[in-house]
Amino acid sequence: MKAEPVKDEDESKGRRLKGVDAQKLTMAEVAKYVGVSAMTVSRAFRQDASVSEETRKRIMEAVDALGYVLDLSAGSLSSRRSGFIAALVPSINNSNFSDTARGITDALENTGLQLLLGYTDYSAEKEEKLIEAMLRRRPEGIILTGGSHTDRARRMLDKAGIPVVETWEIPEEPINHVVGFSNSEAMSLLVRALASQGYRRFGYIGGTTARDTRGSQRRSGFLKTVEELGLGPGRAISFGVPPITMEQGGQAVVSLLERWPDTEVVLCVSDLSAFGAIMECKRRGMRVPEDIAIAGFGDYEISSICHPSITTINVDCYGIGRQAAAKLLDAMQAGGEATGDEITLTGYRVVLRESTERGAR
Amino acid sequence: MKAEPVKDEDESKGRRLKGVDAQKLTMAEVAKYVGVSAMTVSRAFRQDASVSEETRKRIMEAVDALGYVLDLSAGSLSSRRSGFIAALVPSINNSNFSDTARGITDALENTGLQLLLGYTDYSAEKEEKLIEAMLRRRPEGIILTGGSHTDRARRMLDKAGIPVVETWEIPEEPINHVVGFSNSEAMSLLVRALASQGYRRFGYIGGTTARDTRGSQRRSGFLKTVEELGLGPGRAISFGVPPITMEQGGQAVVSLLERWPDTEVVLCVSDLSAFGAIMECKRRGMRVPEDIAIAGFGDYEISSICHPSITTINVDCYGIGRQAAAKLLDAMQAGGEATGDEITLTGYRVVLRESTERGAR
DNA sequence: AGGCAGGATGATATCGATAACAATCTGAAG
DNA sequence: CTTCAGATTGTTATCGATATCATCCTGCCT
Repeated sequence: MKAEPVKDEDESKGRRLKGVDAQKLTMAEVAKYVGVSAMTVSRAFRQDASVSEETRKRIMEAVDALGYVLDLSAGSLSSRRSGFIAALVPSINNSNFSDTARGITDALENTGLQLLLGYTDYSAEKEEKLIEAMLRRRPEGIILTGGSHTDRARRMLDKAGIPVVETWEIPEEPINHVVGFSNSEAMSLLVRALASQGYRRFGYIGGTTARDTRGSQRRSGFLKTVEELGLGPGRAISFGVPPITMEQGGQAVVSLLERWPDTEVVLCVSDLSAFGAIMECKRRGMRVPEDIAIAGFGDYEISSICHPSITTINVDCYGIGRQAAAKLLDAMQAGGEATGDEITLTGYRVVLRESTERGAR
Repeated sequence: MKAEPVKDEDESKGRRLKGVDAQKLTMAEVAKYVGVSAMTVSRAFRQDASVSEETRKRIMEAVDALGYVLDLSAGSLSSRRSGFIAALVPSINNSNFSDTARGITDALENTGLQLLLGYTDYSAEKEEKLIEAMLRRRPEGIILTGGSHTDRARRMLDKAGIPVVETWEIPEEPINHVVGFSNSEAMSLLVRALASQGYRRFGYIGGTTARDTRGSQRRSGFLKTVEELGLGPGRAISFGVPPITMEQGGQAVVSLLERWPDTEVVLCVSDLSAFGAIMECKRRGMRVPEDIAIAGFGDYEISSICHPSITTINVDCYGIGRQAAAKLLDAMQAGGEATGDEITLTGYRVVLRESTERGAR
C-alpha cells in the first residue's frame, strides 16, 4: 500500500511517464476539484451553454492548473457529432491540390471541425479504401476530387447519409454537390485563344488513362477543339502514368517533336509538364516561344516566375477548396432538408504569357 | 399523425435521406441479423481474435449485405486507443513538407492508424493551438516540425504522455525523439563545396526571423562558414516574411546585386527562392552561372529540371517522414518503457549542378 | 404574499464499441 | 467413462463525455 507514493516520486525524477499516470485526467476530476458537476464543466467548454461567468472562470482556471484537455472522442460518441470532415485528393505533393486542401482547412477554421485528409494517388481502388477508412470515423461531410468512384464507394457514400461534395470537375452523375469546372471546356478555351493568335499546328502532351479523369477531359477538349477549328487531327501523345512529372514533360516534348517536327505550339496537361518541356527545349538549344511555343494548365506559381513565363489556364484551386467546404457546411446545417444538389461552377481563365508570344517569331 | 409515413415515402422516392434513417446501423443489429452476439461481430473485424472461419464469413456477408461500417470513435473510447497519429508541418504547399507528410502516411499504411495533419503556417502560436486541437483527439503519438514551441505547448505535450518526434532540425532541448539534421552544418557544407571550386564572394538570401528556425539556422551556418574561410563578412539579405516565395527570391537577388555588384555566388534558403532568383537574372539578361552563380537548398524536383539545373543540398524529406513515423511506432509499442530519446540523423548531400558550374566562366 | 419565468446547476441514462471474464462445447488423453 | 485443455462464443461493465429532464434559486409582477 505504501509502495505507490514511492514509485511516483521515483518516476517523476526520471523521464516523463508515458500513459502510466499521465492523461488520466477526466472531466469528472476537474469537476470535483472545482466543486461542481461534470455537466457544468462540459457546459463551460462551450460558449453557448448557460454557465455563470464566475463558474466558468473558476472551471477554466482549474482546467489550466490541472492541465486538462477535453476528450472529443468521448464527446462525439454521446453528442453523435464526430466533428470530422473528410477530404480526399489525388496527391498532396501537387500544389494545385494542396492549395485546395488549404482552402478547405481555412474554411474550417473556427468551426471546430477537424479535417481528415487522405490522398488517393489517382486510384479509384485506393479511394474506395480511404472512403471506408474515413467513414469509420463518422465524418459529418466528405469532399472528393473528381467524379469517378467504384460502385462500392458510391454505395458506402450513399448509405452514410452525409453530404458529399465532388470537386475539380463536373461528374456525369454527381453524387450530391459539385464544386468544379469543365476541364474539357477550359482546355478548349486555351486552344481557341492560341488559334486566334495565329497558331495552326497544335501538339498535346498528356495521358488518357482512367486514372486521371481531369487529364483525360483536358485531352479530349483539346482534340475536339482542334478538330472543330479545322486544324487537322491534333498531335497528342501520352507519356508515362499520370500524373506526368516535369521530367516526363521534357521527354514527351522530345518525342512529339521527333514525330511531328513542324509543330508550332504544344499544350500540356499541366504546368509541371509544360515546365519540363520548356526546360528540355532550352537545354537542346531551342528557343521558346520563337522555335516552339508551349502552354500548360493550372497556373502554378512556377509559371509566372519561369523564364519564359508560361501561358496557362488559371484555376482557382484555393477557391475550390473554400467553396467546397462552405457548401459542405451549408448542407450539414440544413440537415436532411432541401439543399438541392447544386453544381457550383468555379472560374478559370486563359493567362497568356511569354511562352506563347507571337511577336517574337 | 398521419403526415409522417407519407413524408417518409415521399422522401424515399426523391433524394436520399441524410441522417434520417441512414447510418443508424450498429454492431448489435448486425449481430442480431447473423444470430450471434455483438462481441463476436467485434472480434470478426480483427484478424487476431478467435472467431471460427465460418462465423466470420457469415458475419462479413451480413456486414456487406447491410452496408455496415465500423464505428471507430465508439471503439476507441472503450479500447482507449484512438488510432490517431498527429503531425504538424509548417505548410502543406511546400513540397519538401508534403514529401515528409507523404512519408508519414506511407509508413502508417496497414497499421490501421489515421493521420491527423495540421499546418502551422510557421507560427508557434498556431502550433500551440493545433497541438491542443490534436490532443483533444487523443493521438497516440505526435510528429512536429522543428524544435521551437511555446511553453504551454511543451507542457501540454509533456502531460499528454505520448511519444513526440521532432523533425527537420536538431532542437537544443529535444522533447523526446528527433529525426532531422543540422541545417546549419548542411549549409556550411554547401559553402565549403563552392569555396573549394574557387568562389570567394558569397551572397545569401533568406530571412532570420524566429518564424522559420530552419531558415535562420541555414543563414547562421552560412555566415559562420564564410567567416571561418576568411572570406570576409557574408553578404546576407532578408526579404519578406518567411517562407520566401519564388517571386521574393527574384526581388531579393536584384537588391543583393545592387548592393554588392561583384558578388560571385548567391546561396538561397531554399530552391524555390533560388529558382526565382535565377529566372529573374535571366530575365535581366544575366547569365547563370557565367555572370552570377546561384544555389538553393532542399533539392526540389524543380532544381534538377530547371535550365540551368540548380546546385543544392539534397535532403531526404520523404525519409524524414518515414523514419519519424517508424520511430513513433516503435515508441508507441514500447509503451512507457525504455526507448531512450534518441536523435536520428538523416543524411544530406551537396548536389552540384549547372547553376554553379565554374568552367563556363 | 403568491406565482412564475428564466437562469444556473445537478442527476441519470446513453452513445457504440471493447475489455475482461464466464460459459459452453469439442475432442483427445488418461 | 471422465476430465481437461483449447477453441469459440456470450455477458456485463465500462470508456468519458453529453442529452435530457429535474431541481433549485432569484427576482419581478400582480
